[in-house]
Amino acid sequence: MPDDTAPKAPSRIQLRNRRRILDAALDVFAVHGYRGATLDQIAEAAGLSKPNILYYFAGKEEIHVTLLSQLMETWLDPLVEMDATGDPLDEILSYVQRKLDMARDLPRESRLFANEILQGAPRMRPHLEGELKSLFDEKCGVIQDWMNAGKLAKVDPRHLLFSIWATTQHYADFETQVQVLSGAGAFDEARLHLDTMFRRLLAV
Amino acid sequence: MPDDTAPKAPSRIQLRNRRRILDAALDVFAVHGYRGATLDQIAEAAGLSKPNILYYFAGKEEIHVTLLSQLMETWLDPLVEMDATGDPLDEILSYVQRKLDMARDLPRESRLFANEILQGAPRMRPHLEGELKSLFDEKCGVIQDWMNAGKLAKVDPRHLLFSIWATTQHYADFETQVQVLSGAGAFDEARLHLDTMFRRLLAV
DNA sequence: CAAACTTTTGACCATTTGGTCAACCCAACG
DNA sequence: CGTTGGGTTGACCAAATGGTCAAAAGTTTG
Repeated sequence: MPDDTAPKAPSRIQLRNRRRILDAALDVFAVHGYRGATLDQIAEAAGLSKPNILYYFAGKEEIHVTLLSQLMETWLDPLVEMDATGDPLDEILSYVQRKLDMARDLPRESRLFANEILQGAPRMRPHLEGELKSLFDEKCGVIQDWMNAGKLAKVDPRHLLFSIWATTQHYADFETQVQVLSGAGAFDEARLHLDTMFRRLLAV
Repeated sequence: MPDDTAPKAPSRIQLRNRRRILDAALDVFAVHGYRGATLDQIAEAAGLSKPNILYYFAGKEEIHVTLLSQLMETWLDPLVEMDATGDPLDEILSYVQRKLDMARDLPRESRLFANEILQGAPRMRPHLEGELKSLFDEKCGVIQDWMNAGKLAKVDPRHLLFSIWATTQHYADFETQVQVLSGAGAFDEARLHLDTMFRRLLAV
């Protein structure tokens, strides 16, 4: 006899359609932001009727919130992986590469995040002040320890992380501009450039 | 007898109200993007009625386009000032400082620009491909020459500029996040950090 | 001051938007 | 094969939105 207190497991159709909707919504929200996106656009992109969308999600806001929650995990993951017991310079430089990979492979997620922050994080602020802040403080401590131990050149760890986020996410969020100015292949060039930059900044 | 072919000079009221409208619109577009902004919000923020807004501008799009055109000049200005005959490292580092000043003093403009690029630059692409691209190519040439002359360490000039834009504009576009993680005073810390970073990257 | 203008607005309009609902479809199962 | 329950939708609604217009309110000027 299966669990009878929890809501029954979602069917295959539920799973497929919820995924479709979230995927379509990611496309739309990433480009137009929350207010600029419409349920009709999402429905069209998902290949479902608008009432059908509302059958799976209670409303526009719930779709957005669901996307943001899922995003938070993905977003923090590369930083979580940074290992206090590893080689400091390696750890930082491979963190940079992981972030750049994310910008290349998940540009929509990057833009969704950028939109939310640009708007003042109306729906994400609790996540920022909670999970992100504590992870941030923890890793800043690790980096500071590395610097105090003479394993890395000294800089402000907080602004080091800001610089890593800024430079990597730039290739997703400002892809249009990068494309216009620099054509394709920017990601491979960025890989080298960012490695050089943070190596020169941090090498002892 | 003054010029009678040109449209007559705008009155004092014209000037004042157009400025009010553009200022209000900048507030709204910077936060919500083009689609997410409404004429009612703009009218309210400007302290004018909606029909009155439409008396000064033909429509929502014209307000947006006007803002973007004005922005382009401001935006390019710090880079224009970079002087091929000056001291290379000084020129780059003071360019970084000017960009950071802009992020601090004109955050709304930075966010307006970010929104436009995030959306794929639907209204600004010609400006990017024209004015920005040619200025970008010119200055990349200057920087490359400096490097060839051994005045700066070698890096890809294009990605150097991307990194400068990314790191400075980050403090305007992601201000909410920076605030949450790092409190006030981030700009002064950023000043030092970015100077250190680009100095270590470029010093010979 | 009165004519001639610029500026402002209340009322209105068509379309879009987020959301509802009753009816309908359809596969699974007794 | 008929019932049952999850899944789907056309028709609809109220509010919001971009925009219009004629008339009113100010302002300038002969």
